[in-house]
Amino acid sequence: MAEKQRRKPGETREKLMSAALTLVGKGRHFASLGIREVTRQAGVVPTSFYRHFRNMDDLGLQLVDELGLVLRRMMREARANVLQADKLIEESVAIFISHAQANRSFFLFMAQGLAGESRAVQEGIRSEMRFFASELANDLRRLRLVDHLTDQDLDMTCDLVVRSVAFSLTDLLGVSADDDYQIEQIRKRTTRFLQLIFVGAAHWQSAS
Amino acid sequence: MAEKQRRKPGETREKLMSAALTLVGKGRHFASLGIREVTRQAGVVPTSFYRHFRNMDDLGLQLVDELGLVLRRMMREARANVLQADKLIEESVAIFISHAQANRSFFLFMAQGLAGESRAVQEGIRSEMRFFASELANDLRRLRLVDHLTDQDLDMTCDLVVRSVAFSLTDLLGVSADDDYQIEQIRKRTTRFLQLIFVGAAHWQSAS
DNA sequence: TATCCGTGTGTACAAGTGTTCACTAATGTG
DNA sequence: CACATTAGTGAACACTTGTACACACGGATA
Repeated sequence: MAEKQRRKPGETREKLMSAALTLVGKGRHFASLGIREVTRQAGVVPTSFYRHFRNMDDLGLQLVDELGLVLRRMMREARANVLQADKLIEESVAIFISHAQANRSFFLFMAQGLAGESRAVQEGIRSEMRFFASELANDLRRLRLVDHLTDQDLDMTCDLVVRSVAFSLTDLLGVSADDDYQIEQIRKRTTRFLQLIFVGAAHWQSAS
Repeated sequence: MAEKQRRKPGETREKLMSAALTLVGKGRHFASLGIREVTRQAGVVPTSFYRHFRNMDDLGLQLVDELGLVLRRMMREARANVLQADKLIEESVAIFISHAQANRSFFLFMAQGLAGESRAVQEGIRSEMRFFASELANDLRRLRLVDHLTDQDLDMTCDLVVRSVAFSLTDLLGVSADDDYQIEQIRKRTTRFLQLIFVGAAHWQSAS
């Protein structure tokens, strides 16, 4: 029988979270996962689950927190690598897509959670997106590319940008990870979406 | 005991479909619904389910078909009511929101299905959205409001419009149905999104 | 009128579910 | 070293689940 082996603190917790992500990555929907299923995938006895989470919603919430870290890493990389303003959109989209590929399950979870079952998870993801949009607005303000926009209009623009990219996520996660042609199409389309939005922003007069 | 009562043909089928929608409307995620749960809600014995559907995915697919009808009705109403071009966006958004409210569960199902568990349902909804976007493009062409755009660029614009509206759906379905203030906020925001997009389209030069 | 078929019903069963409980080994704290 | 706490284990529970089967009724068809 499997003797109790003491693991590093928090190791089982991580195993449970990444087990859930693994199942999501295999095409399951988070809302349909059960405690036993997750613990089985994690190679842990069902009762262990309760040592770390109150229920599946709780696990979902903690996944949202980790998702926040992933997004922040992505932002940091984008800020470091996007140097020339004229390629800003192309490069940002490319970075986004490569991160989405590298953390497929995470982003899958995010896309599912937007219309998910748990109100709390939904609100968490939405809040991450708002944060992302506001950071984007700050960056754009700093670059002084959009000086003619009021703060409010800039916020709106960034909101729309983030939404469009998030929607592209569902395209991206729908195609298999090695279908380079399709991925390239999605990359191009997303880029053009953003260009269109920024053309709109450039000619926007806030006398709404 | 409940004697077998002969119903109108197809009645049980409809009861099952609307039972699933009801559960979705109550906050459940479609992917987490079970056969027994749906039949219970429909007031029907579990075995009856198999007379009409092979499994839950099958039911989902048939819901997508009905969703198509709902969308078409919405389009028809929009075409009939949007007369003056200058209020086109406002009125369309208003019609969309009122339909989304009137068919809350249906649209909830749609929002869930976009990142759902069944690839077939996912593809079905995506296809409905493509159809919607292409119809929108046709209408705009007919109105001759966007003559300077190539067909391809117009398609892209409409695609972005439909996506933005679909994303607003998740906002809308997140607030309670009688929170008029929030709904009004969403209506305004969605309207401005579309205005921004069309400003972009108006100044778009296709030398991409 | 006799027959068939679609559709509804009840029973049954094996497998899976969430959760509780008592037990135990390793760890950190005094 | 003694001890409380944490984090693992297995057994057990009361339910729920999907699905199969045999059966019954009513309308269409012959």
